[in-house]
Amino acid sequence: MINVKFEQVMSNVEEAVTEDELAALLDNETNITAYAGYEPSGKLHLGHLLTAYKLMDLQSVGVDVIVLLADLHAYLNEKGTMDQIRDWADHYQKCFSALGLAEGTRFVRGSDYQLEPEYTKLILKLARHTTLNRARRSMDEVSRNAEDPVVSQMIYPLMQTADIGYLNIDIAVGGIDQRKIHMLAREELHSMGFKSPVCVHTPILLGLDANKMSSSSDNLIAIEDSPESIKKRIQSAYCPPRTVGDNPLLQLYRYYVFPQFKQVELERPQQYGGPICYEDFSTLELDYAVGKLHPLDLKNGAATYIERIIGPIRSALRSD
RNA sequence: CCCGCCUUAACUCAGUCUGGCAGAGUGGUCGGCUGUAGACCGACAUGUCCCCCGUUCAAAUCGGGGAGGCGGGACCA
Repeated sequence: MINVKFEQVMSNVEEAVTEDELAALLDNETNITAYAGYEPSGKLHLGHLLTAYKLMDLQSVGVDVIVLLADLHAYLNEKGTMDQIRDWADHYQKCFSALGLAEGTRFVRGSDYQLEPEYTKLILKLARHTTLNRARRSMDEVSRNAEDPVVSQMIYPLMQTADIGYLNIDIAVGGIDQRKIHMLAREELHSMGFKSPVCVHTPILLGLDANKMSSSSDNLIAIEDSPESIKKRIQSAYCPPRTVGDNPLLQLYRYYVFPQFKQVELERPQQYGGPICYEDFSTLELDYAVGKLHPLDLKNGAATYIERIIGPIRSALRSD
């Protein structure tokens, strides 16, 4: 029984820190609160969806969820002016509502509480306890312009730590790029009398060109992309035959298609063997590894199923 | 506060001394080869030369002023 919950939360995650604490939490506690924070800047894309799915997994096992629209974090991390970020935050809230999070999801805007005196005091206290090197290293995977960091980017991890304490978070969800900040939070919050969060980290997926996913290199699928755009992007994605490592197409199946569909049917010309059906990712992966499944068939199927995932989100967004 | 260096295509940078069509590599787009992509081959496009003022027939280049970044020095009762 416990294992069912635990396995659900652990599915497709890179790591949980720690698994024992997570299991104990799910086993013994009620009124558990999990959160993920997002910098409102740039289009929402499949990468964001991965942590959103994890929040939904948590909701499905009875955990309360907070989505933090981290507007001040975005500002500190040089993502735009306050005005631009406010607009993005409005948009993000609509997008997340369209994703299908459970009723009762709490949306919180960072600026709603991060300017309160008590919060500020907590930041200063954290600043007093954190070395510059530690703060800087914690931002390595998170900040743009890694050389020439600004002081605001050193405040960022302190605020993220304070958020977890302030919002009384039990489970912090984020990509594995958040790891060092979360480890800082676990350490500092504990010594300041707050709960240390259990951290659940999702993988950071490759972009469609097998390089690091980034909106600037345009190698990702945004939730607002048109069906045509999705198809075109997937068509041009990197996909070496019989290769399962660092294959962005297989990632789409593993992290998006199979978690959402029990049965995956791939169309295929009769000439190459006709339609083929899979019920789990590992079977598909194996067929691909041995060359039983051609990259183009993989791509055509991915385009169909990714559109089936994104289509409803797109229309929910439009009807709003 | 003082001194030195840097700022040119999406990125990394040549070019500045000695003024004369705005350059290379990487990346990008298109095509060829593949039942996909990549690789490979071929073609194409890059632009506020950080900003302002001046000198000049002509300024990325010279002069003056400014902005941003980097490094050092000084200050430290």
